[in-house]
Amino acid sequence: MTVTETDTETADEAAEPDVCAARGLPRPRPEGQDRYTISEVASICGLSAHTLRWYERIGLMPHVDRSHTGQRRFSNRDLDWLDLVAKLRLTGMPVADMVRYAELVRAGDHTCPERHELLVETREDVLRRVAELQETLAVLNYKIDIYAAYKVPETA
Amino acid sequence: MTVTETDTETADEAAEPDVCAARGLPRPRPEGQDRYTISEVASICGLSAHTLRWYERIGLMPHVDRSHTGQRRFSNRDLDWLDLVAKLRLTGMPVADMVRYAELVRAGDHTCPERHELLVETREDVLRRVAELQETLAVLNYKIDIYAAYKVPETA
DNA sequence: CGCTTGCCTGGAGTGCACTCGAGGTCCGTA
DNA sequence: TACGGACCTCGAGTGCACTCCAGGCAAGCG
Repeated sequence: MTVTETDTETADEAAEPDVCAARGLPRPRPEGQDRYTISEVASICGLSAHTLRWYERIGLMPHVDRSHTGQRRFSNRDLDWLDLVAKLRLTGMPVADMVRYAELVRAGDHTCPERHELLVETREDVLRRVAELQETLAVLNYKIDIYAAYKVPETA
Repeated sequence: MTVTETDTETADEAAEPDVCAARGLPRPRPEGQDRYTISEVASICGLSAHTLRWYERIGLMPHVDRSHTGQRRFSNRDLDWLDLVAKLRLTGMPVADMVRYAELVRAGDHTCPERHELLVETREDVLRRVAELQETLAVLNYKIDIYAAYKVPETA
């Protein structure tokens, strides 16, 4: 299986409103660079090269550019996307749902309303999760207080 | 089987955890009862009977009482424990860690300091998770705002 | 008395999200 | 020209947390 070289050399642009950089997200990313090898990306975003390839295979990545020998060359745009994916993963969103979102992005601008809806639903989900966590926190605090009494008996 | 069909499991508040000893507590669960069959518990706490047996098998449940024919009879104390387990599960705590906590509880009062420590660590974890979620929320809000512009013009 | 229902056990199966291995290509340096 | 290293693909393997199944027992009912 030879890799067909440079069949798609420009990623379809303007499908995804470029976002991630706008929020001042702290991210050590080499500046002035726009072509990263897979291992560079792996160390930047904390995923393994295997996982990055797997993400691409399942359609969670837009088409990543390739070098003339078929090696992946990730762009800053790709890193932005991976940042978003990482955030969504933290919310517990299933990979399949993110693939769905990625498909919408690839499909073009006319899917924006749908994407909007999906993000809103996700936000609801995150809010619910935060609420759950707060509840758990209350329980945790309660129990910790109780156990504090069992701890080093500082009360004379 | 006389169990209400409403299995929406987020119903009860249950902000009344117990440490090593729990007495009968006023709860939205069937009162005046202290021996539940596995299917009753399943519908009360939203877990499947399979999962409840599995929890017991892996040591996540204290030893559940049995009827003279060998069927499980869960107590209110068991339900309290399951409430806690459910809360901890929501935090993403691995089952193995909860098993560890359960072992400490079984081991007796002298493990209280260790349990305290474990709970404090868990709380740290939850706080971190909440922070992550807040960050994700910020990104989500940002993107939702952007997409809102693409959406159906609601006002103008 | 047999049927149905609920529960029991041990073990196998499922779905998800990776994770790894084998075997191969390409490239820069010695 | 040989070699080490980074990368490639495809496919199999792993770990977790359930989830289900087969085969069987006990109780209540008609």
